[in-house]
Amino acid sequence: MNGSQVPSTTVRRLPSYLQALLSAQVHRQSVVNSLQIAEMVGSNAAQVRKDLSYLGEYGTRGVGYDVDALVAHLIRWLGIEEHRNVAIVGFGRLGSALQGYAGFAERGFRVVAVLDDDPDKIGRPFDGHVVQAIGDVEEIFSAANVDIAVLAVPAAVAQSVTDAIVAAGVKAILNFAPTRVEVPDDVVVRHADVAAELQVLAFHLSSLERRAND
Amino acid sequence: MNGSQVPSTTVRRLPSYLQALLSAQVHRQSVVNSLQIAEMVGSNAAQVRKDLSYLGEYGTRGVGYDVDALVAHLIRWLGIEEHRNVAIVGFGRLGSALQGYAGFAERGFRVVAVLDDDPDKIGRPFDGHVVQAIGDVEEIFSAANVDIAVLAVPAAVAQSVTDAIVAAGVKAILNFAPTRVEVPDDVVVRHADVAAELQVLAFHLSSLERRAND
DNA sequence: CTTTGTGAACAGATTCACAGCG
DNA sequence: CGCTGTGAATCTGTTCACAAAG
Repeated sequence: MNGSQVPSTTVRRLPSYLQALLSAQVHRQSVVNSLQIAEMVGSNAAQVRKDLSYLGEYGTRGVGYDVDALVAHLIRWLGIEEHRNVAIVGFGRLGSALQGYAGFAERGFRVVAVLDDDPDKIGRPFDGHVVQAIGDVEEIFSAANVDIAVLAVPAAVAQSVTDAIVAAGVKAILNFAPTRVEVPDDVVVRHADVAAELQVLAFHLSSLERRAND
Repeated sequence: MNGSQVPSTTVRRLPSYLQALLSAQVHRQSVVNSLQIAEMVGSNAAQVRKDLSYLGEYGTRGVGYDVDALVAHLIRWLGIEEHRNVAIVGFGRLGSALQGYAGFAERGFRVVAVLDDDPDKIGRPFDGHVVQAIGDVEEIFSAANVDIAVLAVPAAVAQSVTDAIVAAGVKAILNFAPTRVEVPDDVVVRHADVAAELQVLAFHLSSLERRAND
């Protein structure tokens, strides 16, 4: 009774397949097989074929996958045929770094709004827009048609800001705050905690060290 | 034949347990049970107990887990009893945002070096240090005793910079570039691709939209 | 009586291996 | 023939349910 028939592990890999195919496109390759894709993303051929088969039958037996066609299919599945509108909530160091990241456009996203609650930051210009007040989130989000909110605020206010974002109707949130946020069932949240990633790496380092001290 | 006996899924959850316990500490709670931890991190009691049991028997039956003791154990397992030394490689927007992130210290990390290859950036001061040349990575890393490198450079140079980092002896890399980097078996890499996270969210949005159009 | 720690059952994801198709 | 697509086998992770411990 899984809502989607595509396993979540597969979904997490789709972006890397798209990246690999785009780079094949740049190299003027018109067809790739599952093994070539696998090598590009660091996986194996069976995994790639199984993953792609969840989306449909896009390959040709004996040949492989047409690069342009598969790119188009992946873009459709990821729902980025049209650019998705992203709002950055929190214009601190991280928020402003994300706002200025040039790579979003070519990955299917457009930053259409930046919000903060600091009066000193509100009104500050970026790319022909200005930073707006978090208090006005509802009007801002519906005017700008925001699909995804990127949460780059301090942990202490993450939940209350999330509540406001959710009330404004956003269904997808990327949370950079080092804390869990509670949302209704129909809202998807992904967590991007840099320090947690470093801690996972630190665990591996200390495993190595433990093994060395035998 | 798994090197470590702790499942990788468990390792990824350990940072959230630590965060939950630290917040319990702040609330002056001296004991927590598995259900309370589960609620704080958005999991379930059985999962929490199983995960913690991989590390040892740190609970008391009929009571729960001593918060201070478990915090200490988690910190040991994560290998952050002493701060880990982090180098930021690439002093663009993201690199400088990460360099200035105040939260690292309390999560067990210290930024001990920042590197870039742009002559305009080399020599620029930060926190009493200065940005150094990527070309000098070997000397810089051994002098500063770097444990983890955070890669915040453009995709085009990610592999060559990685090769230099690895040659300098680093065994753990957090890669923000939207491309895979190849490393020897004894080096751990984690990938933090913001646009890929957004694409996963976009997939969920388009699933919702597909379901709505039935 | 409560809550851990853990085998056993279950669910989900990966890999194998080959039938099916171009 | 070569490579995809996919059932079946395997492996990994999660959940259940209860004996063991305080």
